[in-house]
Amino acid sequence: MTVPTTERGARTRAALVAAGRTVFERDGFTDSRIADITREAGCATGSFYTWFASKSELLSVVLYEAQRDVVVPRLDATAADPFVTLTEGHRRYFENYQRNARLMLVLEEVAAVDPAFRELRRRRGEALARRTATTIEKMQGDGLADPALDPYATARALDGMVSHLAYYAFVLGDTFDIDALVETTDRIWRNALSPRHQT
Amino acid sequence: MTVPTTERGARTRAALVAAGRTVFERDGFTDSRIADITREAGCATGSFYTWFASKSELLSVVLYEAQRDVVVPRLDATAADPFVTLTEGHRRYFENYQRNARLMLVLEEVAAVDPAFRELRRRRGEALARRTATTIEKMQGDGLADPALDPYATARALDGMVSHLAYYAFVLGDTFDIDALVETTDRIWRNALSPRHQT
Amino acid sequence: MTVPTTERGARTRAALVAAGRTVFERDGFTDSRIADITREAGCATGSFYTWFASKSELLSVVLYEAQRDVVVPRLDATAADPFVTLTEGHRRYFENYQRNARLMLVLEEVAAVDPAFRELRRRRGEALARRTATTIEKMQGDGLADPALDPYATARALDGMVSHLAYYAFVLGDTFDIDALVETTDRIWRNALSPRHQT
Amino acid sequence: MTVPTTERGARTRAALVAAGRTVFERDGFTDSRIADITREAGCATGSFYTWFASKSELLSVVLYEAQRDVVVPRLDATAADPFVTLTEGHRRYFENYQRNARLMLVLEEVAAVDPAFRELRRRRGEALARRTATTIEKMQGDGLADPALDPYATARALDGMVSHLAYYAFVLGDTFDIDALVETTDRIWRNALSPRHQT
DNA sequence: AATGAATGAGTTTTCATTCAT
DNA sequence: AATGAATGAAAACTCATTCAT
Repeated sequence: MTVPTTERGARTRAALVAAGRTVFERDGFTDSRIADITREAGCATGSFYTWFASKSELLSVVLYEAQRDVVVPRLDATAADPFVTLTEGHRRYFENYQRNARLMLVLEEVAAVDPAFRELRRRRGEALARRTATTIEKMQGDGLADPALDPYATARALDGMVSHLAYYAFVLGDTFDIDALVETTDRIWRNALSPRHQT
Repeated sequence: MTVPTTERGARTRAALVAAGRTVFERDGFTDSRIADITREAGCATGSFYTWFASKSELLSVVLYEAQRDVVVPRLDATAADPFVTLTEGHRRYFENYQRNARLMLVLEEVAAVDPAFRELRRRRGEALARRTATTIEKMQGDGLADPALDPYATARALDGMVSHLAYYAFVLGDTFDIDALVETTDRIWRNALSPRHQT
Repeated sequence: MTVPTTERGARTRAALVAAGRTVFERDGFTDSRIADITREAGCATGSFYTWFASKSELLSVVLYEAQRDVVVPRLDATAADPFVTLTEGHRRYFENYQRNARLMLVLEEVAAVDPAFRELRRRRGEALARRTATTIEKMQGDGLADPALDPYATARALDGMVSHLAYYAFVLGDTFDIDALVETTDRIWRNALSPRHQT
Repeated sequence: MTVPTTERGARTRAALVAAGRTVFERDGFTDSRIADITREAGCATGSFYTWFASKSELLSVVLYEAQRDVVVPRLDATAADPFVTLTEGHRRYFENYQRNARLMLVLEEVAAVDPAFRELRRRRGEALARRTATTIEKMQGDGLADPALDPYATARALDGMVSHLAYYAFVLGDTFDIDALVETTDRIWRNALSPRHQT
């Protein structure tokens, strides 16, 4: 992961990152070749190693760049209705997932193959859930959420539900549209979290 | 996927399937070698091809055999409490997932790489969700489920939540135990499905 | 090249020879598999080696059987017109070649690969030419053939011309029909052999 | 069939072509190994595939280079004696065939195995015959050739005779020398083509 | 005799990475 | 920095032949 000094170097490196994304999306990680990437980038095979130590390293960079603009949905415990921001968040999440669907598949692939990527994913999931859990706790304190729920486990479950829906919809090609996804997600979050009167 | 005629053939084939599972679990799909499998099975490399056309084909068989004893959780719309069978179903599902965790990772891997496996997964998910959806509809008719929910989308979401939890817990190694998983899942399903008084 | 004792053995062996011809014609020698032949013959792989020591050996038998009904054209030095029998001989030769065209290609193949087959072919060609040469000599003695011709070399040349025409016509798929082939061959033999007045 | 950019690449590629010829001549096509060729060329196995996609492709190049200096015998319809150039042409043809005899055998081999090479051969034969046919026609017009002959078929037959003789002589190892071959060929062409007084 | 499975040496081909220029 | 060729260790797969039943 060498950092370019010259203008020319920066250009080559950028071309390789862009080409990497293109090729990874088209062929997946395992089935992509360094030679394909350099051809796509319009440079010589050898030049790849001027900037990256391996295919994995390039993938890391590609994924990192792609995830910079990912918005994670969040509850807003301070709002009158804590769910309003969530709805919008989910919509953005689904839209983003759709845009990056092929890349998500690649992520799935390397997560399955490489423990390091797996650990990364676990950490990300954990961090996200922890934040949601905190909000749930606060909502429980305010009587806005079912006190019987384990905040962290619930957060995990609800987060997972969303990413799973996105995977089925945009990677596996299930047909339902984003509006329907958002609506369902929204309602289930509300139902699941809201305090029950019966039970 | 040739079928053995003789006793001896059956033995060799079975040894290869068992060895396949062992090796796939240990090394993953991409990183496993036919030679490792035959060594594990105690036969010659060539014998592999007597029974299977490729590594993929062996994996199909291994996965098929592993999934034969998978129990899928189901709601029971006819019971007084439709959720009781579900709780037990989820427990069994998690236990099973834990037992087959490494194999599930392999499944994830090939689903990411091979469109055929992906399609298989989509179909399985769809079939499962369709069944759950039918039950939800019935429950809605009986006033036992929130009529505002789209039955199919909800089924998808809840199913997905469960498998996602299992993945994080047993593949990525999140720490919480099965009891906690079952409890959380159970409560979220109840909350999500039950008709709301407010709203 | 074991000889069958039992009725059953004879049947299997015959089936293998027939299957061999079919498969060799379809796939050529190098690209044919013992397994294909036994499948075609409806017997087990192992049974092949009960009757033949190798694929080459089977081919020898197949070729031998096919060449049993080959008629070689010959001049008749005792006839008023020595060429009349020749015309008919050439016709039969071409007809036969056409029937066995695929097999001739296989013969070409093994002759190119295997010195033993090459030697066989050389011998056959030599024997045939020698016979023709004898007739030419007699014709020269009777003033019916150009005395300037080297009988053996001429025989070789004319024989070769015929087989070459057959190869181009029926193996390579040149379009001209047998009548035309016979006519041309006939006329060239006559012209080539007949004594010249000028020269 | 990649084209080298650098001097070094050109050297390696040329070495492979030379080595290919050596090995093909020694072992034939089917019985030659890529590894033998690269060893002979003094480079690594992988380097073969930098320049050629397959063994077939290398053979094409080898044959193409070998055929560049092949001289085809031709009649000269404008000369007083149309056969004088032919005699010299045949001599050169035989000499050349003798020099390339092993390669001709390889050509025979691939023509027998590979339809693409067969088609190539057919085309070449056709083109050559067509040219000879044109000359024969002209000779017929000038009263120099037997008008009863079908020019194209005759051309085919006479050409075939020559190549067949060469094959028997230099590939199968028939003993007669080039002088004898030329003389016989020459005389037969003359006899065959010249207008007959009787008939 | 027939069967059908087992064997394993032998080859092609791929491709990440290195290297000389 | 870039280039483009060289490298050679894999790995999959084939198939004639052998062998136990």
